[in-house]
Amino acid sequence: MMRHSDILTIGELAARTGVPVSALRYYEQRGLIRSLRSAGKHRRFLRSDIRRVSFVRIAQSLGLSIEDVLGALARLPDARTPTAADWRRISTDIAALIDARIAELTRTRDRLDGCIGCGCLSLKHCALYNPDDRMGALGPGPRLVMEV
Amino acid sequence: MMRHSDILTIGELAARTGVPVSALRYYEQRGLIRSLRSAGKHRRFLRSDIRRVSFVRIAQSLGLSIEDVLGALARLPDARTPTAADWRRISTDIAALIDARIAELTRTRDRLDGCIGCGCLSLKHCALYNPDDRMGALGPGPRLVMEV
DNA sequence: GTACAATCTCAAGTCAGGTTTAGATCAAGC
DNA sequence: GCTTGATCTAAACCTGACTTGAGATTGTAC
Repeated sequence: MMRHSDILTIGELAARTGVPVSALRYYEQRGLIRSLRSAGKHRRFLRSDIRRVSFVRIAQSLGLSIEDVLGALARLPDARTPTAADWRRISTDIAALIDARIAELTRTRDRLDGCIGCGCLSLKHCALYNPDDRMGALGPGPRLVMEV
Repeated sequence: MMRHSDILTIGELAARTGVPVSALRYYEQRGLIRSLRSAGKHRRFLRSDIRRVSFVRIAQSLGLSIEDVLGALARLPDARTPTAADWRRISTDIAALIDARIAELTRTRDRLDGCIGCGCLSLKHCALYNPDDRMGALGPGPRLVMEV
């Protein structure tokens, strides 16, 4: 094919990111990415979308919902192609999120030692369950709100 | 009501665990818990099921699927009511799992600093995506297998 | 100019982990 | 004995993040 390398077909974007074509179309529908259209209505992406899609996947792998990712991406400039500095800025948010999750897991681990470990395991008495402590609110799918 | 306190109705078990009645029925159907039946076919649970349900919820909050939890519970004795020591034994597995997740997150965090942080963000070049590294395979719902 | 792959749209299906609804039955207090 | 609330079963529905399928169109290589 050999197209101008700043413009990608959806298949090329899929190949570059490892994300299925069907998922990319879904992402566009959800507003995570945008596309230009060719004369024949085929999608055309910018090379910078590779980075954008990568970001989406990384954020998702950390448990963010598409809604969450939309929020994060909203902080990117709208008018121009994001620079490395732009990405660095929102990546910092993600890093903070990871830190928070590590802290939560560490607390859980400590309580597991002290509470389940001793055999007292009970939702009511054990501090492991606690409304404020939504650590495990498991991403998508089922509603997993602990309301003990 | 005041029933013999070793035997619980489904509503009582729900009250003691904070888990909805509908979820408890679903758990039974999936094999996570078992019930005796009253003359009129109403479910009767043992007090030890409180602990069992608590364990299920805690494990889920850590991202285990029901299938995973079934695997963990399989290590409990079948014939007798599990003792504190039994629970301690399988709780140790969970603790190991938490440790593994913390380690994964820590690695991700480090790579985020070095890779996204520098602006090179790309699925292909960035070590953040890596088939062996299924850290974010997000529990249930969508299939979130990274196959880059 | 034709074949064949890639793409298009839109609707429907999938999977996990439940919830909701309907209509019937059971249990407890008075 | 009756009423009221709890429970029963079975089946349908829900959300999130996609995938699959059908049928039509486009784009590219030869």
